Amino acid sequence: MEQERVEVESSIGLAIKQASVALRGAMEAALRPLALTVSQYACLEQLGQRPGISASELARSVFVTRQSMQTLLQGLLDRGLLTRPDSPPAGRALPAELTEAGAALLDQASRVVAQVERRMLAGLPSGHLDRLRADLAACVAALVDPGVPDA
Amino acid sequence: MEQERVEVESSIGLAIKQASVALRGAMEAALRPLALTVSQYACLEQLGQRPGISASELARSVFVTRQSMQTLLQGLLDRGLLTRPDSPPAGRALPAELTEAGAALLDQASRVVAQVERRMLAGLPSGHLDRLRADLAACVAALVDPGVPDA
DNA sequence: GACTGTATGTCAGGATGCTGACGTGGAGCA
DNA sequence: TGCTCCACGTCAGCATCCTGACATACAGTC
Repeated sequence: MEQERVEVESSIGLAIKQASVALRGAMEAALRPLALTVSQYACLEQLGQRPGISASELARSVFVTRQSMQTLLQGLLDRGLLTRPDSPPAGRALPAELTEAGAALLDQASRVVAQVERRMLAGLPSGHLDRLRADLAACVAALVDPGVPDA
Repeated sequence: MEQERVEVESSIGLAIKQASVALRGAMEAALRPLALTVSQYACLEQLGQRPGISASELARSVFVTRQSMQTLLQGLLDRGLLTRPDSPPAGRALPAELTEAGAALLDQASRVVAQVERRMLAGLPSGHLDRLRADLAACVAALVDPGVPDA
């Protein structure tokens, strides 16, 4: 069987990367006034929706290693945006929760990010939203099929 | 006007990020036997299609800074995959070109990457391919609208 | 009770990519 | 000619995230 090479013009992979880079850039710019990186925002968002989860669990949600998450959490901790108990209530996991300040900042950040998303989707016919999400999900499912390491 | 917050379950941004991470991971794994990173492959692919372009131009094509591209090119240069003149033929740009070895490796890499793309698209109805690309392109266009810095 | 497996937090080191700044070469214009 | 503006290559410093390794705590089995 003859194997085809990549055609740059029609590569879906390139299109995904472009979208990802553009989105990340737009989010960084939007979050800069709040002194938050995209990773930090993602962290707060997850923490807002699933209070009390461990750093490792958080890391998996945000697609970074738990080592990176420790550094990330420390920064948010120093700013008083979240709290962690000094000693683990059970096992080794230290459940993190947003402080009042953290929840307030998350609220601002979430609105800013939602605005970016709306701007991105403005160029898209409204009906295409669900199908785009479905198509992307199908791609992810096909890729992670053989199982994800350390997740 | 009441501004909405992000809903994690329905966020297109998250879907794009997931797809991007999954794709990058799959490509890294596929390219590892060839001792190429995703960035290096992207660099070779561009160079194969546009021989003689400068490092700065290459950097823009691959979404990295020209500083990073210099490091990247040096690695490929040391492996004899491409050539650059010692002195600029005009202006300051040093046009890069693939060597025979570079072209051969690119050929292998391109097939491997195409295979990953096919695997990704296997879970997608065939007709959805073009519309997915179109939708992503529309998103990118809407985001980069105010102009891209240093590009 | 002892052992194994899994999950978490943590430390050390390195790879990668970025921002900022500088010098140089060419194009455009008065 | 002299000046300005821009693009390219390059150096230095820094941030981020990674891999690898280790100790600890719980659940399961025997």
